[in-house]
Amino acid sequence: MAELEEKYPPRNLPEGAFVTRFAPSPTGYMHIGGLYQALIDCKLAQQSGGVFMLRIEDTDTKREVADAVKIIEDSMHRFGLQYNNDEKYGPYYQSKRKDIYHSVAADLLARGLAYPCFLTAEDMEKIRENQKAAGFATGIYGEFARDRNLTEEEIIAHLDNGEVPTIRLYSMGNPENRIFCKDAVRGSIGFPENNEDIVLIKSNDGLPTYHFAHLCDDHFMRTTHVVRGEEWLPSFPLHTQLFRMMNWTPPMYIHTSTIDKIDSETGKQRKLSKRHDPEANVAFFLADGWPTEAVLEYLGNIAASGYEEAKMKGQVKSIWEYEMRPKKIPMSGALFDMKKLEWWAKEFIASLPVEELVKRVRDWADEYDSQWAARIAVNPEYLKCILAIERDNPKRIRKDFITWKQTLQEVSYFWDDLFVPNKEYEYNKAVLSGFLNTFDSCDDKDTWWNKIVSVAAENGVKNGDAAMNLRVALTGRTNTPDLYSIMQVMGKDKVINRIKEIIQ
RNA sequence: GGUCCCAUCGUCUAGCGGUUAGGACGUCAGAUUCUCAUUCUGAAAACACGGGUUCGAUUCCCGUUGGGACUGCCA
Repeated sequence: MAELEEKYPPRNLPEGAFVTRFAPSPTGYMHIGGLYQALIDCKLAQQSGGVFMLRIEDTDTKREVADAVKIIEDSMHRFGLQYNNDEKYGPYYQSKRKDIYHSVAADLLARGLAYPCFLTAEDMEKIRENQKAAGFATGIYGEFARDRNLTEEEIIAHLDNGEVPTIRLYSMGNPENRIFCKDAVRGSIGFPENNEDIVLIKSNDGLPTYHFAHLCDDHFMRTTHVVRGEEWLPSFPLHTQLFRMMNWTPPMYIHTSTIDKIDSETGKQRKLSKRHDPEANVAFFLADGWPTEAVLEYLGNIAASGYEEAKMKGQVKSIWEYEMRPKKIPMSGALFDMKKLEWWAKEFIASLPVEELVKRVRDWADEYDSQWAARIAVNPEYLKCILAIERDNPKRIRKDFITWKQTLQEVSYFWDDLFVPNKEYEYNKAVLSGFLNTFDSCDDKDTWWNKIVSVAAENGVKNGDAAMNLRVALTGRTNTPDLYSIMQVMGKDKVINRIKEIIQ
């Protein structure tokens, strides 16, 4: 133990620096709730001059999924959540930290605070059934802890029999007593003491359970603040007791609320689920081309609700400049609000210079949509001109672009292979041909508009109707940005062809 | 069933004993514009309920109701 303390000494960090960690299990994809927690971790460390780590909790070999770690790391990079895994406090895979867990377990064993248990899965199943039938709390505790007081001879006999024990906690807790646990947002929470002899080291692979790994890792990694989901609240007393047993000071805990949605079938609020909700998966936002910054701002504003106001007032530029206060992190579950995310996304995209917008859109297409990528590659300048429409006046930038993907769909009519002529619209062909006769692509905007006005007058229609005929003929849509700009970008030939197509 | 967490406009929230209960998204109306988007103006919209404590409760305490989490050799 002393060796470990020496090997992983307290960090040499300024007063008030947060040492945090995001500790996901590599069981599939990255959950939006995980991203939320990781953001809080990262932010708290960043603003305090501390350290943010990424620790992989791969202690459940059964649920492990190939590539999961890669997905997690990739997500962290894409969202700009930079972690700093200093080798000194590693390794950062729990599967590689067996020595540490075993040393601590040996210490507990020696002090009579843990014991080898030879209960099989069937034994435990039976115990559980009996407990349920009798109305007792389930679990291995008190008189149900069969192997609590095994003699050395009995243990040897089991071992000789080829049985591999789990190492269980010899719980000293008494549910009659209350234990108070400190949470940074919720304050002191009282629980009955834990009396379960929970598993510390599993028998099948010698790896620790979450509870034990958390104890050892966050102590030796010198974590100061543990940000985790509120699903850990019930085991909070256990963790507090564990730290007391070791005589270690526990980290400060921040239990975050879940990110929920209303279930469309039951109408009830529930946590975003990997199985049913695509938006629970961070990859969904990437594939659909949501700006990562917007997602982060949306999430960040949930954790630090004053952010949006500070940003609107121009006091801060991004979430990284706004101070997040642990105490203000909300404790009730927030419904995921797509509309508000859209707003953040629109605002973000509107703030981008054209060059940057084009780059982002292209990057997305290159990765997720080869057809678009190919189309853009033919003439990147064309896309730039298209996206530059209604972007010259900073006060009047169009805000209908939400994602990179939707941006392209929004302007798809600029490409002939994607242009869908509107066959429903009742065109005024006289207006169209009247315009065509006087059309000159070199006209400036006023001249162009005056021509429309006179064509309208000649045909006895309103100016707006004349413009609408043109708009629909050229784009197939009734809603578009500035018509003049569109025609400028489309070019003379396309304009003439599309109008002729309608007239005939 | 047991333990624990939570409860302000539709949504996210500000509030930390005395406020016309503030903001944002969304919604609606009006103005501007060749349509849309933008921009600007305005409107509707909340303290779950019942007891206390107090001169005074959205705020503190208790209860009810509602929602959520946990109750695994999963995290």
